[in-house]
Amino acid sequence: MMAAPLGIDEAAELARGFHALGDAVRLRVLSMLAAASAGEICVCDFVAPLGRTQGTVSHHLKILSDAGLVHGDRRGKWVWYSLDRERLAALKGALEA
Amino acid sequence: MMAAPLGIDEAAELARGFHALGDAVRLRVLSMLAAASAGEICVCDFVAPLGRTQGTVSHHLKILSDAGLVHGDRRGKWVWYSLDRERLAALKGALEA
DNA sequence: TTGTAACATCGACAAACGTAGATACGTTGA
DNA sequence: TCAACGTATCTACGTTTGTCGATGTTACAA
Repeated sequence: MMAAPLGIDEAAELARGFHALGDAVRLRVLSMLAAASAGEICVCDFVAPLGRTQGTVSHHLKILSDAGLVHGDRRGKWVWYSLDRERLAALKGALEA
Repeated sequence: MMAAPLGIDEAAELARGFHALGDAVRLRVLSMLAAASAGEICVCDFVAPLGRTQGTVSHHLKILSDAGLVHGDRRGKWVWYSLDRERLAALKGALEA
């Protein structure tokens, strides 16, 4: 981002991404996914570590999903979430000074 | 961040930084500073480009300052703000996948 | 079909946010 | 001393947010 002044729309788009990162619960979700050996985690396995109700966890996963940072894959009764590393790298690239 | 699951306090600290980035006006402030040839910009020169009142601009600058992303330097009647590139790099580093 | 488990969505509420306008503070110059 | 300017702070208000509890929804099994 930091090469030339951001336009209004450009800034709004980036802000959506960073806004999704601006919550401790969601950052922990992302870090859990990044560290997961299988590369994906079932919703039910987020609830206890995060100390939030299932509804709240689902809420945060939706925000991350809407921001393009994670993707959910339904397999049977379970939904497995994984990290979108490209989207994360894009936000990281926006912080180039 | 993305090597091991974040602890609660660690996540909260990072979230404060990203939260400051999660607003279009503040991202435009940072990009203006990053692109400024002098490396700093007077508060009065933010108001018109951002299309916000002086009070609102001051409010956003305080949020960025509290997050450690910018620093203000009073010289006479004017306050010049500059980017804290180290803090920005730290947040960028937290996005390492 | 019925029941159960996993997940998403809804309703409600207090807290935080972005904004404008008014006011207070600090500096400069007359 | 006083007036004007640049900036910060305060007040107020509508909107958004994070959270829980309850209710839907979907998939599987008996």
